[in-house]
Amino acid sequence: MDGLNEGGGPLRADETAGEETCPPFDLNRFLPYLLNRAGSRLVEIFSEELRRRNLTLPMWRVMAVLWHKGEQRIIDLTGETSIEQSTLSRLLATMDGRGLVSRNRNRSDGRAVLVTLTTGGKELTAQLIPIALRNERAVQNGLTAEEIRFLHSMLRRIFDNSADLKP
Amino acid sequence: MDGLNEGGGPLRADETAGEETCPPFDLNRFLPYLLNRAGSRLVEIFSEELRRRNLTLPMWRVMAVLWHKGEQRIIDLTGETSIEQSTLSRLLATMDGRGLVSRNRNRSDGRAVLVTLTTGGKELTAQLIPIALRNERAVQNGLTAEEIRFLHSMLRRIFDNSADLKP
DNA sequence: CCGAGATAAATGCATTTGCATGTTATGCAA
DNA sequence: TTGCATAACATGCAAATGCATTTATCTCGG
Repeated sequence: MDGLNEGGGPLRADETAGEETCPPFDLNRFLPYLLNRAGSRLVEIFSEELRRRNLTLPMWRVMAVLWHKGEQRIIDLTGETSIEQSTLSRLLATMDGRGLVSRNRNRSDGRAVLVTLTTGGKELTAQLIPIALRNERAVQNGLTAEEIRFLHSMLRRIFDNSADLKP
Repeated sequence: MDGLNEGGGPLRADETAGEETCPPFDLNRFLPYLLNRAGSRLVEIFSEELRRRNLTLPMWRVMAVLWHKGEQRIIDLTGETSIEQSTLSRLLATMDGRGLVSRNRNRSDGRAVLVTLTTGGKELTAQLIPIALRNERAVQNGLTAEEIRFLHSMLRRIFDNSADLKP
C-alpha cells in the first residue's frame, strides 16, 4: 500500500499477479483450494485415530460407505469413495485379509464382486463413527445448525454440477 | 418400509444402522464425505487439462501457491498445499528438472530452500488459471455471489477450527 | 446359438507416497 | 566458545497409487 488508490477507485483487475493478461487469482477465494485445505485438515485429525487402529483413510472410507449403504459392488464403491478402481480392488483384498470385509461373486452377475462388512469390520466401524462425528462437531464449532445444513446442500450442489462436466 | 410408522411417529435414533449403541450415521450429512466428494470431482475435471500439459495435480497446487504468494520455503508450501514434506521435496526436484520452478538456498538461513516459479512455470500457470476459474464458475452454477462468499467463509472457519484440534 | 462389444475386476509395472531416519544449519544457554 | 536441542531438507525403503492391459462375464442383435 503506497498510499495510492485509497479512495476505493477502480483498480486494474489483474494488478496483484502482475502478469500479462491473466485474470486475478486469489487463492483465498478459490473453491478448490478451500475445499482441499479443509478436507486435508479433517483427514489429518482423524488419521490419528485410524493409525491407532492400524487403519488407513481409504479403508475408513470404504467402511463408512459399507456401513451406510450396505453391500456394494466394487465399482459402486469407486464412486462413493473416490478411490480408483484398481487401487480399490487391491485395498479390498488386504481388507479382506484382515477380516474387515468379505468379497463374494454376485450370483446373478458373475463379473461383479459384492463387498460387505464382516462382523469385525462392523465393530471397528461402530467404534469409529462416534469419534468421526465428534470431530465433525468440533470442526463445525460456531456454525448454526442452519448454516451447516446450508453448507451441506451447497457441497451437494457443487458435486452435482460437476457431474455434468465430467465426461 | 413395511407400512409401519408412516404417521411420522418418533423413530429410535439408530434404527438405520441396526447396530448396538452406535449413533445414526448418514453419509449425506457427513461433512468429511461431502468435502471429499466435491473436492475429488473438481480434481477429476481439472486433471484432464493437467494431463494434457504433462502436469500432475500436486504440481498445479504448488504452482498456484507460488503464483499467489510468491517465493516460499518448502516448509511453507507443505502447509499451503497439504503435501507431505518429503513428497514435496522430491516433487520440487522434478519440477525443477522440468524448468517449472527454481530452488535456492536462503542466504540468511542456510537450512531453508526458497522456491519460486521460473518464467516457464509462470507461463504455464497463467495459462491454467483461466481454465481453473472457468471450471470453478461452472461448478458454482446456480449459486448466487452471496452464497459463494458464504460457502468460502464457512470453509475457512472449518479450516481454522480444525487447526486447534491438530496437535 | 453365435460373436462383437460392453462391463466388472484383477494384474503388470512404473511412479508416487509417507514414515523413519540422516544431514546440515540455527539458536541459545552455560 | 562449546554443546545440545531444534529446524529445514533430503533420502532409504516399503507400501500405495494410477494407468494400461488382461481376464472373465454379460448383453444383445442377427
